[in-house]
Amino acid sequence: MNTSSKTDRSGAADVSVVLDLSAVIATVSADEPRVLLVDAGTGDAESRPRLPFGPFDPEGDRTMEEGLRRWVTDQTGLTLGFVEQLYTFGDRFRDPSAQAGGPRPISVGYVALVRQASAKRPAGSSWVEWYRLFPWEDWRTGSPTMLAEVLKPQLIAWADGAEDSKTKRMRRERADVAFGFGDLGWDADRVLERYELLYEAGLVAESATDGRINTGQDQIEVHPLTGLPLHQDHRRIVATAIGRLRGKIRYRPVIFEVMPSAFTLFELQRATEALAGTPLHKQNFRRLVASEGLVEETGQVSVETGGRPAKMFRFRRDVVRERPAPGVRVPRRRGAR
Amino acid sequence: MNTSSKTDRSGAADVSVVLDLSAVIATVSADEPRVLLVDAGTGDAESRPRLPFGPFDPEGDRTMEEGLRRWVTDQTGLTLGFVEQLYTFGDRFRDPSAQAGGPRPISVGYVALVRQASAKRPAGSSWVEWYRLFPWEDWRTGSPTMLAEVLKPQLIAWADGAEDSKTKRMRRERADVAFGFGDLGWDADRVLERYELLYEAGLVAESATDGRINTGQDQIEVHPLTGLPLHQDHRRIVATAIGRLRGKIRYRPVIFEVMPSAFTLFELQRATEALAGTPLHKQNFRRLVASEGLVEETGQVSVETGGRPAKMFRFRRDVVRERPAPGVRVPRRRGAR
DNA sequence: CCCCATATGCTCAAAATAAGTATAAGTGTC
DNA sequence: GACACTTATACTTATTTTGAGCATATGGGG
Repeated sequence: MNTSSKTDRSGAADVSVVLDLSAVIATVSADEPRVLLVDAGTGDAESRPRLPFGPFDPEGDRTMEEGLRRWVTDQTGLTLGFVEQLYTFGDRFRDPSAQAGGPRPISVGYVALVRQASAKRPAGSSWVEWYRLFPWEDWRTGSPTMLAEVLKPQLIAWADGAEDSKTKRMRRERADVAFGFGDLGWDADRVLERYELLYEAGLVAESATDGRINTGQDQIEVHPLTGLPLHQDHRRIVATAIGRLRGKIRYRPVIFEVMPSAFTLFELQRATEALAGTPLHKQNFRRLVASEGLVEETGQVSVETGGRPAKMFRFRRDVVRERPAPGVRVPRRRGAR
Repeated sequence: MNTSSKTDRSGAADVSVVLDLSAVIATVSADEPRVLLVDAGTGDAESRPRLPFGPFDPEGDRTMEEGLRRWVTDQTGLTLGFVEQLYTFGDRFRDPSAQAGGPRPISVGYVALVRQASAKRPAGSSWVEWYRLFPWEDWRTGSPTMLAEVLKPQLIAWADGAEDSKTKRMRRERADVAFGFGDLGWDADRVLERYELLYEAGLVAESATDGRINTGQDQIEVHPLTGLPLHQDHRRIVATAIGRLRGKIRYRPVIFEVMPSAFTLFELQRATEALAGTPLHKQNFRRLVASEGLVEETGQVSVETGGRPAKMFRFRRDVVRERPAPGVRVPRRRGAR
């Protein structure tokens, strides 16, 4: 057991590690969930869009979150609302085409939400609809066709392409669980699990060296529909963020972090559906949101609905003192079972 | 927006940061949840027990989790089952008595579970019941008396000791939410929130410089019942781990990571209660565990019960392919509301 | 055989959920 | 101004899930 004191704690770590703070800054605008990406543009392997990041200043920043807020404000002018540490990404070869050598890059990933209104576009970056990165995650209009037509057959091929039958079985089971092919339906929260499986199966561009990947048997062509690739492992970081947010909206009122101060219940529903990637039952949604005390009427109405004017609501802050897990009720699963 | 390439990503970070991997290794034995601590002994400020940690080797370790497993096995001989990254702790002055200077210590914290049987005691370390660190977290036999008698009055005093009324209100609300003083009951998952509040209020030894802390008004004496202090911010890391585990057992079958391969339902219940810190309704527990397909009978019985012999069960691995969120049903709240 | 302890099976009311039907209140068309 | 159309909102109903308790089973010890 290591009982060494602080003075000899430094191992190889202190000279060969580079630490930065990466941010998945998300919002919902025009009913679409979006993340802020830098240099989203051409999309060829050399200049893929990437997450914004900033240095961590061990001298200046009292906490890492403080450091993050500092450089985000400096660089983008955005005011972050909800901020939460996601995960620390430190796998070697985070860029699979990179070679060894040089200091090991470590990113402490954060997820942050900003309000639609404040979601201006900082120079050199853009708000990208996150379902362009993960087309299979958008179930708002039903099961995505590309899932059944592209992903599922390729995943099955990958599983069956395993050498021994044990690996085969394990791959099948993982695919079943992650994508809900078996008895169980689609679990919206398992975003990372699905992305990692696709990565392993060589179905997303990041895992391919040159658009193709050797799966042990055949070369599978990376299908162009498998979403926008990002720099290094950044798409993986976004997947982690989406999964976290989808879980979080259920028991914390984070959805209001992307809403304007007043909104209609249908707007709230749209935003929730955008994050959750799943359609919601309108009447039940409003009943629950109201009966749980998440919102209160402002007294005004919106006539921009096209039909009967909708009452405007605001977030009712007091709910956090009344409800154990104040969040919007979105069912965990849809589909089979 | 920072668009710099990898080569100039290194900021001030690469020379003045020390990265290590800390582990909250937990188990349940004799119906008590425990964490592995190094040098648990005298308990005076200079030699407080601490979490085991190890270096991260940027040259050798492909992933941080791999690095963690490596040194844990090397140092302790334990075989880790469930391992999950917790949080990366990088606040300055993680040791409040420390001064500035030297490289900034950053710990990537992990939580791991080991099986009771394998929970031998590595030299120089011991399995400490985690409720000795957090006496207020153990509600298995009802609301802890020290909560009402010690913590609550001191927290209220701290809140009311704030200068302006806004701070006062905010402190009261935070205490209400974290400890469930108001309408809402005790939310077992908010372990970290509670610890941080106690820390801010100067009620745990780590936040005191010399056993007393200046709260802006009076000096509040740190009560000896407020739990075993650990080295630096390690108790905070354990609090994070407990909160995470309590949440996790609800939707992932991690509880089985601490169980032997065969067990009675009551043993399973005891282990669940140990982690969750809350008593469970026996009949309902077994009904749910069985009807969700989490376990299956082994065919054997245990006569060590003292009464009617209990059937032995084993974890039914297939449940992960059948159930959306396979975990033990423990209610989120207890008490008021 | 009776008592005690624990295990296990079953009932029942209350609460939460899911999915619908019905009605209200605007806009635009003719 | 009647009518179609749109969206908002209220209410109903069946089903499932929970929470809590009662009853019975099955061992050991006197």
